[in-house]
Amino acid sequence: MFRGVTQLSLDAKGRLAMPARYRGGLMSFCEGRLIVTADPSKCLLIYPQPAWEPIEQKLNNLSSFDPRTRSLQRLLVGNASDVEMDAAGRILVSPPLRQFAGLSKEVVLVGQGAKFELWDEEQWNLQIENALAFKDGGMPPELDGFSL
Amino acid sequence: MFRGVTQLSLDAKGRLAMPARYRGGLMSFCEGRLIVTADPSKCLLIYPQPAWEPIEQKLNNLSSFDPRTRSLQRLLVGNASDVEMDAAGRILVSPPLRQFAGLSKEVVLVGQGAKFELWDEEQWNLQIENALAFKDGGMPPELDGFSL
DNA sequence: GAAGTGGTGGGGAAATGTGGGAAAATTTAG
DNA sequence: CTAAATTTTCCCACATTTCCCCACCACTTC
Repeated sequence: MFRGVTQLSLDAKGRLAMPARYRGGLMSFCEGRLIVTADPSKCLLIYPQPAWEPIEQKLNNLSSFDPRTRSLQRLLVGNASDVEMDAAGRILVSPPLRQFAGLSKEVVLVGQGAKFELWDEEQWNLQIENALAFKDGGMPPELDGFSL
Repeated sequence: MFRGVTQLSLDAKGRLAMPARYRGGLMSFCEGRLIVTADPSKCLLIYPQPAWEPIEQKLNNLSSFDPRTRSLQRLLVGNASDVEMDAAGRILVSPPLRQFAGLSKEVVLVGQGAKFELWDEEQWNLQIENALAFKDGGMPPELDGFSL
C-alpha cells in the first residue's frame, strides 16, 4: 500500500521519476507496468497495471445509455495510458494527460492505498485547503459514525 | 482491450492512420476489417468486425415499434460502413460519417474497451469538461458502491 | 574521502505519422 | 460502344516524433 506525499518535477520531455522507495515493489508487483489516467478531481491517477484491470472491467460492463456513465467511461478508460518504467525508474506522462491535470514542472505524487495521485503542486495545496473543515459542504452521509 | 487517447489528423482524402500500437492486434484479431458507424453522442464508433456482429444482431432483433428503438437502429445499423486497413494501417472514413461527427482535420481516437470512439478534437475536450464532477446532474444509481 | 544511490538532462537511432503521386477502376458523355 | 475524365486505391518517400540508452551532478553513507 502506498502512502505519503513526494515533491517531484517533470523534466522537459514530460518524464516523471518514480521515487526510489517504490521502485522495488513496483518492479516485483507489475514489472514496472503502470496505468496513468484522468481523475474527476483534475488530477491524474497512477495504478499498477494489475490493480487497474478490474476497475476497467467494471467500467466497461456498465454498458449503460446513461450519459453520465458514458462520460465517466470516457474520462477514465478513454484517458488511460499504458506506461512502463524505463531503466531509471521514470514513466512518460503523455501531453494530453499533462494538459488535463494542468501539470507544470513542479508536481506532487501522493500515495493513496493501491494507487497514486499526481497533482500540480499548486493545485495540491489548494486541495489541502479545501479539505480543512469540509469547505465544500457538510459531512457526507457515508461518514456517519466514522471517527479518527 | 483498447484504451487511451491519441491525437491524430485526417488527411485531405479523409484517411485515418490507426496508431501503430493497435495494428498488430487488429490484424490478428480481424485482419484489419473494421466497422465505422455513428454514435448518439455525435462521435463515430469503430469496432473490429467480429465485435460488431453480435451488436448488430441484437439491434436487428429488437423488432420493436417503439420509435426510439427504430431511430437507434437507423442510426447505428444504417450508418455502419465496412472498412479495411491499407498497408500503412489507415482506414477511409466516408464523407457522410465525417460530416455526421463534424470531423475537421484534428481528431482524437479514444480506446473504449472493445471499440474506439472518434471525435473532433474540440468536441472531445468539451466532452471531458462535462465529465468532471458529473456536471450533467447527480451520480447515476448504477455507480452506487463504485470506487476508484 | 571515496563509493554508491538517486535525480536529471541530453543525444542518436529507429519507428511512426503524413503527404503526394501513379495506376487502376468506374462512371459519364459523346 | 468507345473514349475521356473523375474518383478511388495502392504504394512509396520524407520529416517528424518517440523511445532507449548513456553520461553527469548532487547527496548520502560507509
